[in-house]
Amino acid sequence: MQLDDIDRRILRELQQDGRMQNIELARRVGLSPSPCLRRVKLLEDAGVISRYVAVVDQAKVGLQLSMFARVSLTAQDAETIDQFIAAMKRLPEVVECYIMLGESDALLRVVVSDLADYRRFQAANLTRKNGIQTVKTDVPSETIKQTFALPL
Amino acid sequence: MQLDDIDRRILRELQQDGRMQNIELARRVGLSPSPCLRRVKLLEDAGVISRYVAVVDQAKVGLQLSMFARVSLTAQDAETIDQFIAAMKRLPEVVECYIMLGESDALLRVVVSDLADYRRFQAANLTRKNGIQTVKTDVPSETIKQTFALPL
DNA sequence: GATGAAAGCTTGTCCTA
DNA sequence: TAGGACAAGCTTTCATC
Repeated sequence: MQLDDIDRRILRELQQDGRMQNIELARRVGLSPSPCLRRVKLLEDAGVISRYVAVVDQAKVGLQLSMFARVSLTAQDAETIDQFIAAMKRLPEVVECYIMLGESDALLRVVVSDLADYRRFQAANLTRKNGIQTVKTDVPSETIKQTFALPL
Repeated sequence: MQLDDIDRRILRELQQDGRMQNIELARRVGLSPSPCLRRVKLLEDAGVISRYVAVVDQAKVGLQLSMFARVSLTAQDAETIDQFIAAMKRLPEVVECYIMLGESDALLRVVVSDLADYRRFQAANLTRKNGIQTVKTDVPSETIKQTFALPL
């Protein structure tokens, strides 16, 4: 799908406020409501806009900590990796998971309420049965920025 | 703010679909529309729901790569750190930024279209003038999971 | 927390450039 | 091919119980 300038403006606006009314959005991008809505629907149908979500404040629901886990797997064969991937997808505490080139095999961001909670999570889930050999955990002291808004 | 069970159910639903109609949301959590909307407004006003956003598919807008940059600063004094923080907030390519305990001083996730784009970004922005001494970059080969939905 | 009514938005159809 | 105007059917939202 080829995006033009108006499409990009629509995406920028909806990345800032996903509940913006179509009337307001149309005004901001300089269209009348009907063609504006038509473009939004096209962007949704093409999967450019994959979904709309509410962003919940981590601290306000008692989940103070994000932890980064650098994972080494027990092996690099397809079976081990697939087993690991399936396990990570299943765990709601794992909010980001990447298979990495280089030193570690994977990188996780894990959301927990405190250090005790993380220890419990690690002992229960970051284990051999999920294909994991070792875990090195990096601890952030402060979150400066956290967004899904892409630079368009 | 104290959350009860219905509040948590509301948050779970809206984390999945931030544009769910209030009528549908009310049905799912077992309330009639008015008290449901009242709860949503309270959650918004308290900042538990901080915002609503459209999630854009990185690949579909030509931003194929996320890169992780482990940053060491030139110094750890408040001035250097503040200068660094201000710079990271300003850069739209930096979608996540954490100040770290341990080996590196900060961890970034940077969204770019390709390796050449990243090299350009690094040369222009991850520099001494932003308080940065060295950068070690980790490259993901695959994104398994990426969500802001917290485990509630 | 539920009900009911007013106001406003979404969204489809048709028309025009 | 793409935007604009209009109308029907919703939802939201507020006052009241």
